[in-house]
Amino acid sequence: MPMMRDKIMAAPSVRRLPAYLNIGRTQRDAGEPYISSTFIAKELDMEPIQVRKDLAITGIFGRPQKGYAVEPLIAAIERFLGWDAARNAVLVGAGNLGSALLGHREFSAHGLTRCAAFDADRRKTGTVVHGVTVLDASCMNEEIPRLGVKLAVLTVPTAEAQATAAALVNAGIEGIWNFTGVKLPVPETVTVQNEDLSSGFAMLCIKMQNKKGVP
Amino acid sequence: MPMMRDKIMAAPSVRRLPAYLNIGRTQRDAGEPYISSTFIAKELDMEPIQVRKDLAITGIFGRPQKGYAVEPLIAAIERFLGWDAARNAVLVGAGNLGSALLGHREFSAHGLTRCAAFDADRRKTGTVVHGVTVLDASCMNEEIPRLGVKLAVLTVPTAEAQATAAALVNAGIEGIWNFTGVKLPVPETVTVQNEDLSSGFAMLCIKMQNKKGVP
DNA sequence: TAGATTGTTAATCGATTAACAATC
DNA sequence: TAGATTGTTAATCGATTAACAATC
Repeated sequence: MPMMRDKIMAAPSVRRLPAYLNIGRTQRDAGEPYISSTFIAKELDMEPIQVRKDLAITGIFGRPQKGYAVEPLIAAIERFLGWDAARNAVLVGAGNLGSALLGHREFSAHGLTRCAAFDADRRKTGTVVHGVTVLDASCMNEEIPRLGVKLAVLTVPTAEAQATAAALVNAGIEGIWNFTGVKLPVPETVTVQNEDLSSGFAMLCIKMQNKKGVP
Repeated sequence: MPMMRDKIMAAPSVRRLPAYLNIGRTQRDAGEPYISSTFIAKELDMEPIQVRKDLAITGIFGRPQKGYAVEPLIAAIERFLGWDAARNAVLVGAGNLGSALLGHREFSAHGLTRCAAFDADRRKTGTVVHGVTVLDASCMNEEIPRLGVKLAVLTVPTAEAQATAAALVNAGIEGIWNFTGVKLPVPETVTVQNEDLSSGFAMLCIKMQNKKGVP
């Protein structure tokens, strides 16, 4: 009889799913009907067992000898992450990083649609960045509920981070993808994902040092 | 007698150091001479013991009752990460994300100076993005050795990632900060740090789902 | 001094890896 | 069928947390 799997969600596994999704899509575009954990592992320099463990949390089952059917694999990951339905997000802080994220194509592939952008700088408001009009930050409280958006990408300068987050919560935002490097004081009902680019750079620096030390 | 500490470098610890550095700098600017693990932990929603363990890898020693002297703390982290000396980097792929990273101020604070940018698109070459001139990608092999740059930030489209990486290695690049989401086939002597923004977005989605499930 | 905070050693926790029967 | 690949259970590994003596 088939086993019922009720996997616990491990954060590292969740973080690896997008990579599997990308490979799955590539295989689909190549016309491959199946994809094995061995193949995915090789692509990503991992162990097959880890790929299988990770994929298990999505609820998908593979087939011995063949691997995973590509279409169901893609569907399972997308569904598990909630990427099967487009979701709207506003971008707050249309600076360098902000405008880049507005135009980043990969996010559209993950069901993330940016429907508005806000900035406090009057020189920016009214301009159109990557097809999205930049509105004045003071309109957030009015526009966000009107648009029904629940997700915000926060890329304002450090000094404005906390106040902006408070304003977002006030406007009904339920999830904040935080690129500011500042801890946001939000109620428990609001989800915050902190993204810290410098931590990756720190890793790169350390790895390069280690490589030099042991030639 | 003082103990000699020869700490093993744990990746999660390294990734957290930049956050401690930021807090340290803020404290310095506020004129505080000391900073305790308790304080840092509170700022970041962590346990003090973890902060102390992390800081230990930099070789710094704190003082009972007082904590860590702020200046030495900053110096120790910067030195450990190699952020005490400015290091040049080239940016390859002056698209959305690329140009954003060119202008991202935080990186300058971490000793990362972008000295050149390359792009294959003739409409971009010759333009100046955030003070950096965009050169034609075909000049990489000539310009990179001339500049003596060892570090590259890779933000080209997926399809060009592998070929560009090969060209970078050929030009003498030793470290690649890879934002393409594509596994780069580089020799062992070259360090690659893969940066995957979608993994953070995946985490945000899952955390929001979980919150809805348990209201 | 008393008390807050440190660094170390030990215990716990969680993620990764290994082993292997089940499967098509 | 034989063999490649799966999912599960168990073992290992590494990171986090706890306990506590040492310190200023």
